[in-house]
Amino acid sequence: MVNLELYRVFYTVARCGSLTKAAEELYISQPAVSQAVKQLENQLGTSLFNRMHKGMELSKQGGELIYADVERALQLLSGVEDKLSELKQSATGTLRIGASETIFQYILADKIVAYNKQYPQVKIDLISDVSPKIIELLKTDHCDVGFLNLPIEEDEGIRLNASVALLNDVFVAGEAFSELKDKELTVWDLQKYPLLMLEQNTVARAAINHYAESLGAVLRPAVEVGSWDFMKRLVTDGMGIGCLPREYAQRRLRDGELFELNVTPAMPSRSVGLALAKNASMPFSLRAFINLVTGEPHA
Amino acid sequence: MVNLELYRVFYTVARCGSLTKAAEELYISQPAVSQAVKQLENQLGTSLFNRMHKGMELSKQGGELIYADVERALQLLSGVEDKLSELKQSATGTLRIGASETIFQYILADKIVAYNKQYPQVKIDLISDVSPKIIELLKTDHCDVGFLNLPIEEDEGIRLNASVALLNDVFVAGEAFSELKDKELTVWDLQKYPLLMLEQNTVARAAINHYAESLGAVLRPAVEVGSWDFMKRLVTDGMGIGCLPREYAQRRLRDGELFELNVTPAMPSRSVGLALAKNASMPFSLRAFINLVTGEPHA
DNA sequence: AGTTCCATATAAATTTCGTTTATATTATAG
DNA sequence: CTATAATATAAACGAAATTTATATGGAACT
Repeated sequence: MVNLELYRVFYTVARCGSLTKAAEELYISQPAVSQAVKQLENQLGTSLFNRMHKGMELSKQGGELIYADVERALQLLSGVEDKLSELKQSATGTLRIGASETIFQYILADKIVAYNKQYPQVKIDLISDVSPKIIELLKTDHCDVGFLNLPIEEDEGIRLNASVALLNDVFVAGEAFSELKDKELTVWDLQKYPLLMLEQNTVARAAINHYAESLGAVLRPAVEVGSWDFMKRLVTDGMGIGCLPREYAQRRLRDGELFELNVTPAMPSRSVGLALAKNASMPFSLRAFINLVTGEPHA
Repeated sequence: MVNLELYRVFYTVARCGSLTKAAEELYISQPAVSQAVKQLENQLGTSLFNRMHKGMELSKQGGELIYADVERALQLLSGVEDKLSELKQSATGTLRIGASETIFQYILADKIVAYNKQYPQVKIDLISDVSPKIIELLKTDHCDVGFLNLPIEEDEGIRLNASVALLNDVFVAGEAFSELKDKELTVWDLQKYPLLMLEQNTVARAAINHYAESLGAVLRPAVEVGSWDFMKRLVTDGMGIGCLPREYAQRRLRDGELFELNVTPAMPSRSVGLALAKNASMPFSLRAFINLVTGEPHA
């Protein structure tokens, strides 16, 4: 099997028509080129050049037969470098974003639209799944950037980036509970009402538990729902008091379909984090998206 | 500029999906492969593989983008080896034969027909020119094998191969000189008749001069002609006595249009030599032709 | 013809770079 | 929790490419 570097020398010599000129172009000495050519000829078992007094000329039965193929091969390999370098320098390729459906809808939607407007060349794949799955997708290179509800346990292989957005969990109710409007409430008061919460093993649910626990209380859901949308629907219909991020109910709060309870102390805000695979590369398209989302130029 | 050997490692690893297996295939150690991959990744500034617990997988934003191009390039370069190796092992390509028109006609014609019949795949270029020009064409790689009227001065850059055919110069005449039939003649007798010879600066003419000189005589042409064909025509028409290789007049001698004079001593025979460029390669097509012409298996 | 110039070829010393050996690390499977 | 199977790392080694110096050879010029 022939050392591929020899083909580069061959090609340069053929193009220059001279060992000396090729040596200059390759930034190596003339004897090095001379030896390389000879080595290639030996290994291929054929003479490739005619040695002329004025230089080197492709031989008809050797070099000339292979020149075009060698040229094409070297162009391809050089193109490979260009392709990867372009990926780092301009907005091309594909960007795969992973997040929960909710995060897409309430936090990323505007950003994604803006990004697409600025970089229409970049194909965007939106992968909607729960946080643990997103982490898995990041680590298996099925996703370039993920957005996760924090906190989440440390994971080797994931780089977590400071919070991208804050989620402020609040308790909300509909007209059926209008007597609670403007009342100052505590967690203990809430215990008397039917509560709607997201199902177990979610960050949101863990946040509620932790909140109540830190006050020495326990909050039990009357109803567990699978999605915020469904919770909002049920709470609006008067089924009980819901606990959800204010950001996810902005329209209904503004329109008065729901109102926010004045509970003291307020639940600590949670944050949405940006996660990257630890070993992943950082194409331009990804960097640009991160900048746009974090609002900051970013390494 | 990236060391092209690294692409071979990259490709093997990608194909094997494993550093270890690639190392076996490449007959080098696993760490060598590991380092080569890392080096390529560094030089390209991109991660190319996802390191899995079970092996290596092309990364979506790196290796996968370049794999096809690298594969194509390596196939081309591997094809280059095949192409040249095939040239040495089977009858393909082009064979460029140089000789004088006469040699083609009277010595090589049959051989070329036979060769073409046996190796129809080989394209044959016949280059007809005088011997010094043929030597030039051999040295400048415009011709693969040449046939020359010997003797010819030694030439660096040309390998002369023992004689391929003998040319026996004889004196011939037509009916106008029928009184000479069966007479025993010497060079002195010839001086009395009008002689037709080929023009100066030809091997044939030099042979006549040398022959006469060696006997202490001088033969001067009454007519100098530019080609054997023309000489035969004029001699047949009774213009004088011609001197030419018997081999070039076989038909007219057989048909009785010309007869051969019985001159003593006979002119020494000249030979036709096969010449190759000293540094030229020896593709199968060429070797086969030489074998056919010399009638012998041949290095 | 002789000399100079310009090209490639060759030889030996050196340095670089790839390779190996040995070991660490990590994750999955049993 | 150990065993296995993969990749990663580090240091020592060795082969191979490069350089320096020189040889060789032909063409052009005087």
